[in-house]
Formats: sequence, structure tokens, C-alpha cells
Amino acid sequence: MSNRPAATTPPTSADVARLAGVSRATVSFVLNDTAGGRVGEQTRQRVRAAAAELGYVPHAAARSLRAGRTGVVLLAGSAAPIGPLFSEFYRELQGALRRHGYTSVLYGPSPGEGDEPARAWAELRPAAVLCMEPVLTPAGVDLLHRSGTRAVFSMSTAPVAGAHALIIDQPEVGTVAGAHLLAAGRRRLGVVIPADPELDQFSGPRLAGVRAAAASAGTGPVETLSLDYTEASGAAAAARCRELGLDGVFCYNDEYAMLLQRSLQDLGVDVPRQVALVGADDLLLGRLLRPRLSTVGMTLLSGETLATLIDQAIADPTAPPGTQNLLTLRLITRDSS
Amino acid sequence: MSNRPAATTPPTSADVARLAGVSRATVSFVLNDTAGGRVGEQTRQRVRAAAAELGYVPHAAARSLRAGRTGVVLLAGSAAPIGPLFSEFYRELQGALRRHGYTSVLYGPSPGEGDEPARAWAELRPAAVLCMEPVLTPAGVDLLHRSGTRAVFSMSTAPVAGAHALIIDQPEVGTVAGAHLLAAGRRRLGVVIPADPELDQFSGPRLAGVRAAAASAGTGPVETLSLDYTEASGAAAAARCRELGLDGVFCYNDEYAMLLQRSLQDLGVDVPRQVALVGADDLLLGRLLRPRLSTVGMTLLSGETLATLIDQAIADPTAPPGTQNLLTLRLITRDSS
DNA sequence: CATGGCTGCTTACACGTGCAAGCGTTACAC
DNA sequence: GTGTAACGCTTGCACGTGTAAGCAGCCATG
Repeated sequence: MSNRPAATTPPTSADVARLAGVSRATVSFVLNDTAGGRVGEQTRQRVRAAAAELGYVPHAAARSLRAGRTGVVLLAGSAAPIGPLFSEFYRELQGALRRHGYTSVLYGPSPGEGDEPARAWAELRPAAVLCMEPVLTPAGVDLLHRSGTRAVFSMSTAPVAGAHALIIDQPEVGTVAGAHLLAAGRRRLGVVIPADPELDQFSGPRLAGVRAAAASAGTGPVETLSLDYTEASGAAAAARCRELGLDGVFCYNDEYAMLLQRSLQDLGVDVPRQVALVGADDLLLGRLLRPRLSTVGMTLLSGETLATLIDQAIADPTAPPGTQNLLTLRLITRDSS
Repeated sequence: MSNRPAATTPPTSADVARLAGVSRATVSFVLNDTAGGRVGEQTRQRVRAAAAELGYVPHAAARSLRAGRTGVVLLAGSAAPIGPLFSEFYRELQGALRRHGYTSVLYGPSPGEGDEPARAWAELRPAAVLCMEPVLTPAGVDLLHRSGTRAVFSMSTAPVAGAHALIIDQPEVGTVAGAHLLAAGRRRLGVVIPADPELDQFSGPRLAGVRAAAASAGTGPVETLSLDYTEASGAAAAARCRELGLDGVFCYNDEYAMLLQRSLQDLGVDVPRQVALVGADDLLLGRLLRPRLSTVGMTLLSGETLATLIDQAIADPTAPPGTQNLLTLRLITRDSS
């Protein structure tokens, strides 16, 4: 980060006051429409004109320093390539937070270990932190609270002590898919796992869910197929699938499912006769392949709803942390299973 | 935005100073490892221990108020559903900016008209603004500069006066695709336009590019097919395509292309014999359909490169705004054209 | 022993803002 | 004519930080 001085300093409210021939307080009263401050109409106009002429813009840092609160909601997390579903969700959430008067700051992947991420977030004195990565510790939550953060939300599979929990029941995705395959009479199950390690936090729990379903049905072990989302890797996974004699595969999402389906077909394997496939996300594209892809449809809580939840939690920081399920699942059976 | 007072105020450097039995300046010297400030080793340890005990975290707003600069890079724009290509790009850019010592703030869709967006951005006193929506005006750029923003970047088809230009040559995407279809002997061209009005800023220029190619080849008018990314809409577009007797269609991107291709095939139209298709983005999924989808492959500048560019522009705000092409195109001919 | 420099720390100000309290003037009621 | 209230504006402090300048004490040098 470079630190050369600016060419010219931006106008402050003092400059506006000077130009309008009034005190700085008057400027503040006028520009903020403060209830208590009574200012005559012609003075108001002089102040507004002066502000416009100078191109005055208030200084958010100074304002929130004085006010003691920032109106920043920190969205911490990798903003990973987690598909259109979550992209749309963030988009919605961000718009809704804006409507509630908050500024959302995307913090990106968390630096460091232990408390470091929480410490870095706390520097911004956000009103709330929404953590979407599995890096939040109870100690981190405590640190945030002690530094004035009014609400901390964790968005993950399991709750974090002290934080409001937004549960994304990843295992249930696997369980729904696994139970479906088992109910259709499949017995040798496999699960496609993305090779990208950043997706492990999502794929691991889903795999566990399939295993749980298999265990309760009393079938054999569930195999894993690693896929790095290239055609070559797809062919390898398809070959391995045939070797292992799998007859039902749950794929991490529809994109991976489509790749595996094509690779299996290229190998002469009949889908769904020999191998049944289930994806996740219900992408439109999954309906374009033949056979049409079966999938686990997922609906997230609306951004507006979550924004309201966050606003309430900020309003009452003393309320005990709640738990909210973010995800609604439904199995959509098409032709691939 | 709710504004109840916090339960307890966070510790400040004054609290740390009191606990360590030193002055506040000493605390600052120790915690920032300031070169000029000379502090004895045992005092350093006392200060560090006190800071740890209180859970002290510096106040970013106060710090940047005092410093006069923020290290914030504002990424303004809708963060629209613009596909995996741009998602990955933002992700990279954000990480690279972090590495350069900046905090990236995603501002989301811009509020208001005229100068309002620029005014809202300026409140944060960002070191740089990167605007990815066509809402930046020369007056807005000027306002930002006058309020201390050291570098303004516009990311769009055409440059904006006063701002560094990151050109995304959308028309060229259409031109490349159109020229290809024309070279293959197609004469009745069509272009698929997403119904989502938020994508008009991208689809419009691409359409113009196709029209330019058609004009220079001296063919008839280029038709447009509106598509809202549902199967029903795909069927309608395919029917219209046949009615119009089109023999070559450029689709906004691969997803729309895949939908149209499937819809045409369901209608019994032979792709590419009767209608040739070209998409854009070179998605892996486009290779899974049969025939494999021809596409305009796009490569963006690396996030690291852009971050370096931004850093340099911040370091020297007086340098005249430069122009940089963000996009590299290449036509990938497969089987659908 | 006086001078000067170094060490280790403190005092004091500035950054830009919001708001409580104060203060002079006018208007009105008694 | 005097008390009182409302109006219209200003003075002054606080928010939490970084850093220039200053100030004792100490040692080395002359």
C-alpha cells in the first residue's frame, strides 16, 4: 500500500461553514436535518449552496468515530466459487442490508490462524459479522463482542458457541440423495468429491450424510471419486466408477454430475440402468442433458429475511443467540436415477 | 439500522496505557513498532501483556481519520450474475489487493442517479474506486478526486473522462462470433439476448458487434431473440428462430447457447446443419452436449496484475489516466458451427 | 565540571464529525 | 414595563488514534 500525500485536501464541514458564514454546528444541523437544531430557511439555503459549491462529502470514518457505531456488516468468507445459488443469495443479502441502512463489506478469505481473523475483522468495528468460513472460534466470537460487535453470525454446518447460528445442513443433502438411491435399490454407492480443497468444507459433510444413509440401510462402504472438473478427470472418474462396480453415485453438484454423466456415456455405461446419478442445485442445464439429471433442489432463506434477522440481532445484542435453518431441500427425480 | 448503545465500551489504547502504567504514546509506539519511538524492552512486554489482557483491538476508523488515508479499495457495481469467469476474477483481485495491503469493500448496486453513487462512495474516502457499472460520469470522477480518492478506474466498454480505463471490449465478442458465422457461409444471423435487463449493459454491445460484422459483410438484418433462461422461453426462441429462417445464431453466453441448442433439437432442427450456434465463455459444460458447442473463449487480466496497476495509480495520482484492455478473445470452433 | 548526545518516555495537538449546553435577540403575555 | 418563552445560532467537548516536539536522566567526551 503506497502512502504518498494527496495533492489537495478534500473540503470539510469547516470549509462549508466558512464559505456560508456560519458555524460548523449549523452546517451539521442543516446537512443532517437534525431535529433539535433549529435553523432559519435562508441560512439552510446558504449552507446547502456552499456545500454544493465545494463538493462537500461527509467523512464516514470521522462520523462513525464520533457516533461510536459504524453501520458496517462484515461478510467474512472466501466468497468461494460456490455456484449461482449462493451468488444470488449474497446479492440479495447485500441489497437488503443496504435497504436496512447498512454497508456490507466483503472481507474475503481470512488471514492467519486462531484469533487473527476475528481480530482483523474487529478493527473495522462492524455492527455485525457474518462468517461463512469454518474459522470462527468461541474465543474469536468473544473477542468480537468485547470490541463492540453487536451480533455475530456463523454460517456453517454446526453452531459456534456465542454466535447466532445459520445452519446449512450439508449432511442432509447427502442423506437425501443417498436415501433416494438406496430406495431405488442401489447398493454400491459412490460420491463425487471436488478436488479443489476449498470445497472440502462443503463436500465432506455431504459425503458424511451419504455414509449415514448407507449405514442405516446396512449396505457396504461408500466409495469416493475425486474430480477436478476437467474432461480428463471426468473420464478417469468414470473408469473408476465402472471398476468399482458402483450402481449409484451422488455428485457434489449438478456441474460435476453432468461431467460424470457424459464421461460414463462416452465409456458406454448406461445411465441410469447401470449407474444412477443424483446431483445437487437443480441447475437448468441439468435438464438439457439426456437423460435429464435427478438432483437435490436447494432453497436458501431469502436475503431480505436474513437481513431482518441481522438487524434485530444488532438491535438487541443481549438476546441469546438463536438458531435458524438456512436451507430447504427437496429431491427432484428426473431420468438419471 | 438500529442504534441502541452498546452494553460495554471496547478497550482503547488509553486503557492499555493505564493498565501498563505508561503513556498512550508509548502504547502506540510499541503496538505499531514505530521506528522513531524508542522504548525499553521490559516496557514493551508490559504493554503487550496489557493489550492482550484487555483484548485490545485498534480502531480502524480512528486510525485512518488520523492518518488521512484509508487503504480501502471500493469495488462498485452490481456484482451481477455474470458467470464464473468474473466471479473468479473478483476473487483473485480481492486476494491480490489484500496482499498489497488494501481492504476491498464491495459496494453492491449503486443507489440513486447522477452524482449520487459517486457521492456515496466518496464518503468512505477510499484510496481507489473501481466501478464496474455504467453509472460513472465525468462529474462523478471529479467529485471523487476532489474528495481525496487517488485513483478511479472504470471497467466498461468505453472510457470515462478522468478515470483510468479498463476496457472490456464487448462489441468485439459479437464481432468475433459474427465474423465466424459469416465466414462459414451463414447469412441469416440472429443474436440471443437475455431478458434480464441487468444484463443489457453486456448484451447490447455484443449485439452491436454482430451487427457491425454483418454490415461489413453486406448481409441482411440481424434478428434478436429474447430469452429469460427457462425451458419454456427456450422453446419459444427456438420456434422463432425457425420461423425467421435463421441459419446462424450467436448466444449471449454458453448457458443460453446450451438452452437454445437443446430447444432447437427438441424441435427437430439440425444443429449445425440447419442452424449454427456460437456461445461465449468456453464453459466446460458446453463440451458435454452433442454437438459440442462452439464458443468465444475469454481470458481476463489476472487479478494480481490489476491489483498492481491499482497500487501504482494510487501511488501516483497525478499520472494521466491510462487505458488497459482487460479481455483477450479467441474463437473456439467445435461442432455446433 | 560543563557540554553534548543518546535513551526512554511524556505532553500536546491534529484528524472531521455530532451534539449538549449556552447565549443573544425578538415576540408575546401579563 | 417586566418576565418568559421561543427562535437562531455559536461555543466547546468528545470520539480513538499517530506523531512531532519536548524533557528528564545518563554516559562519554572535552
